Formats: sequence, structure tokens, C-alpha cells
Amino acid sequence: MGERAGTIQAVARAMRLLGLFSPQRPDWSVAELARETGLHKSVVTRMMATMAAAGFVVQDPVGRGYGVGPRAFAVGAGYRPHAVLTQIAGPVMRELTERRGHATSLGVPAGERFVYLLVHESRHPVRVAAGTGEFRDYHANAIGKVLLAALADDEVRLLVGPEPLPERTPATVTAIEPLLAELADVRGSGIAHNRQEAVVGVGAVAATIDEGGGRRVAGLSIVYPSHLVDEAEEAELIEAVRDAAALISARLSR
Amino acid sequence: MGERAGTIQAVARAMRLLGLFSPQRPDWSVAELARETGLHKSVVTRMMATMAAAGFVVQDPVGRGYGVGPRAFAVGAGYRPHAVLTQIAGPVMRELTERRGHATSLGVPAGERFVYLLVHESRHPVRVAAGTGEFRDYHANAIGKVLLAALADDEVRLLVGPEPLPERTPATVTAIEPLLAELADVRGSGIAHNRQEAVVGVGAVAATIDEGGGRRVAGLSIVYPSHLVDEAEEAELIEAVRDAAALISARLSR
DNA sequence: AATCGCGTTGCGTATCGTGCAACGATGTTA
DNA sequence: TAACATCGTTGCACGATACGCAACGCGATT
Repeated sequence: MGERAGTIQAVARAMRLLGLFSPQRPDWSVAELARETGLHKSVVTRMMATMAAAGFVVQDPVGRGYGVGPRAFAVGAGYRPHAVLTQIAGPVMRELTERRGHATSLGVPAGERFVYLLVHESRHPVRVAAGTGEFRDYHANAIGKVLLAALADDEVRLLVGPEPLPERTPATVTAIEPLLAELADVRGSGIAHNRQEAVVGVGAVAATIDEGGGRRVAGLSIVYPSHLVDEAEEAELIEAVRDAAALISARLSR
Repeated sequence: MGERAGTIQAVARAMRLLGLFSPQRPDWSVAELARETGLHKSVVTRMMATMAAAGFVVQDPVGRGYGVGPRAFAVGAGYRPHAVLTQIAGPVMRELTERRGHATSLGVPAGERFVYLLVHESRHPVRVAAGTGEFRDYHANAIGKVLLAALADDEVRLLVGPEPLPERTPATVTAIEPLLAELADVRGSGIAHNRQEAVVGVGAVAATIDEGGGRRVAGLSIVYPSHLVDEAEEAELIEAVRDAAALISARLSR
């Protein structure tokens, strides 16, 4: 009956509930959780009570909805890629953001999507960057393409799923072949672009962060409002992000 | 039979397992988890398989132990105090660390202990600061005392538990009365000390970060090797941490 | 007042998690 | 090389336990 053999229904349900909490949506009521998951109210109540007793969630004042608990934060802080990269990439990204005036993001693969580990916001009035802990599709983001470019075409097909790929904006590449062609370019240049393919009006350039053995571990990007960056500046940003990624890679290896 | 009525055994067990993963100890094998929790191997195997399917944990290469998964990171990133304070306190702490040359930490209450939200390491060869996501006792840390000082004596008694309080070093205050007396001073001065009470050779001074309504939300500390800081410098550090905490508080309120 | 939506709780049923034992794989010791 | 220890996984039968229903108390809204 279960999704997969050898798994525990009650725990799988609890994980589904807990997984709904995210930086984008950190607050849920019992009723909302029940509607979203299709579980019965009573089940949700008991699940949440159990997870609250363990400190993974907290209920705000009195019964009025649940939020993320300190224990969940503590466990999440043990995520390897984050622990390693935060120390090294953080200062480099900060300087990059200050010098260029645009937001910078760092992401790593996380199954069928990738996750933002670290984000430095720009001081622009318009915020264009994603938030730490958010997941995104590979195919419609600069960091995602950098990560895909580390894989063979077959693996890419497996990862992004069947056509058409989800269309985020009119500019999103929704077919596999053009995406693979683009990835070939990325392998050559080491740079991936995002030209309003995820959000209208937002562009980005990304470069690769490698570990010692050449294993690709992360992508670093500069994100900006498209109308503020002309071709000349884009060329500068490409150089900047390439240098920063190389610096982080070098510091990672030793 | 269960710990508390209205909770689900299987989920409580899963939380107990997941809660073992922390920044200090981010890797566990099935056998280790089984020994630690007293659960049967087969139970642990199925629990972990279920949580792995949900992305909350990952098994390294093949079967060789589990680590924290990206989903756990994403959920943890939704922890309110972290999301709010990171943006505002981060830059202030960075400057404080650079200017004074010592590590700075920021912590918030998390049930019967407190948790470090943000840590900036010094460039000293000796690392003395805790890591993000680690839990500590209130009574043996500067930040902990600052947080306790926001409570009434009765609440403090409830929170720290019965005497003797856990002794971390020979200097730890293990009796309630002296602790309460110290907290009275903290309420007056707004500053808490830690003189090698948590780790031998490590001292700290902490100040209070308040929210708009006067609600205490966090403690900010400067942490240093005791033998490197004389009384004159300590006085300077107290001023520095007080100013920084006040600045963060002010930015929080608007 | 009346109605709606919410979160919680008792209870009986049968589903589903549990623990045992056995297996294959890997690594360690003699 | 062989015997042994340790590990992670899986089938299986039993019964503990999670489930879903229904009812309740509460607060907000009409």
C-alpha cells in the first residue's frame, strides 16, 4: 500500500508534513496541513503534537498554527555542504556583492532540484534573489545549468524529467535538446546564463565551484535586474563570478 | 505506554533519531543509532529509509552511514529567529569580529537550553567559539545568563532544573542562589560574564538584544581566550558588545 | 442567536509497525 | 585461507498501535 516497500507509513506522513515548512512558507495551521496533504485533521493534530514535543515544530501562542522549531534548525545546520561552504564562500560572496552591487547566490544539488545554501542580497530597492533553503529547477536557473553541466547527457535527461520542462516564464527552455546544446557551451566556457528564464526581468550568470578531485560541488551566481545590466557590464560580471568561484574552489581544495 | 498521551510512537522514535544529527555529530550508522536509542536494528533501518526517501537524511556512498539531507536544511532555514536576525545581526557581528579580533556569537532561547544562531569566528589560531546550531546550558554561558536575566526567579528555577546544575568546569556555578544573585547584577548592568565556566581557558561577555516591545529575543557575545584579555581590554569589549547589541536592537524595532 | 471553521479527544477496528531470525556482504583476525 | 565479527537489509507472524469517525468546546463571523 505504501509508496515504497520497507518504509513506515506514519513516519512518511510526518516527513511530508514537516517538509511543507520552508523559508517561503514557514507557518501552517492544522487545517491547512490537513487540506494540503489529504490527511485527517486528527492525524495531523497528533503528528504535529509529537513533533512539537521533540522541538522540531512550535505552536505560536495558543493552538494558532505551527512554525519551525529550534531542533529542526539545529539538525539542518549539520548539512554538510552548508557547513563546509559557508565558512569559505561567505566572505568571498560578501565582497563580490559589495564590489559589484548585485546579489550573489550559492547552490548545490539536492536530488531532483537544487537548493540555495547562501545568499547575499544587494542593496537595490528591488530584491531579485532567492532565499537560503529554497529549492529551484535545474533547467531554468544559472546555477542549475552549471550543476547540470557536470553530468553526462543521459544523467541530465534523468534528472530534469520528461518534456516539456516546467515553463517558468516565456523565455524558459522547455525542450531537452536545446538545453543539452546550451550545456555543451557551459562545459566549454565554464559559465552559465539565465536570461529571464526563471523570473521575468531577472538575469544571472553563474560559474562552477569544484572540490579538490574535480568533483563539482556547487554553483555561484550573480543575480540582477535585467534592465540594469548591459552587455558590457555582463562581461564584467562574468569575469567577476568566474574569479570568485575559482578563488573559493582553490580554498576548498586545501 | 508512550511518553505522552496523544502522540504517535513511530513518529516520536523518528524524531529521536533525527534529533541525534547535529553540527557536532552529523554522521551516524544504523548500528550506532540503534545502540544510542535502544531501538532494534530493523526498526532503525526502516525509519532511516523512510526519512531518506523524503530527503531529510542521505546515506553517503552505499549503506555506509547516514548524514543530514537537504530537506532538513531547507526546513531548518525557515526557523523564524534565524531568518529575522541573520539579516540584521550578521553585518554588525562581522564588523565587531574584525574590529576587535575576537569571535562573536548570537543565541536565542530554545526550550530548556539555548541555541546558537550565528557565529563569526576570529582569526586566532585557537578556536574557542561554538558552532551554529549547537545547544548549550543557560547557566554556564554568557549568552545563557543574558537570556535568563529576562525571566523571573521562579521561571529561572524551572528552566535550569534542580541543583546541582551540570558542572562543565571547576568554575561553573552549580548552585541556584549564587546564579540568581548574578542574574540580578545582569539585570542592572545589562551585561553577563562567563569566566571559564563552560570551557577552561575561554571567557565571554554578552549583552541583550531586545525586540520592539521590550521582549528579550537574543543574546550577543564576544568570546575569547582568557589569557589574552586583561581587565582593560575586557572593559573595552563590554562597551563594544553593548553598543553592537543596542544597534541590532534598534534596527530590529523598525 | 445561529452558523461556520478550528483544534482536540474517546473509542473500536483492523491496519500497520514491531521484533525476531536469517541472509549476504564486508572487513578483521588468527 | 578460513573462521569470525559486524554491518545493513528483508520475510514473516503477531498484536500493539495508528487510524478515521464522530462529537465536543471554543472563538469568530453573519
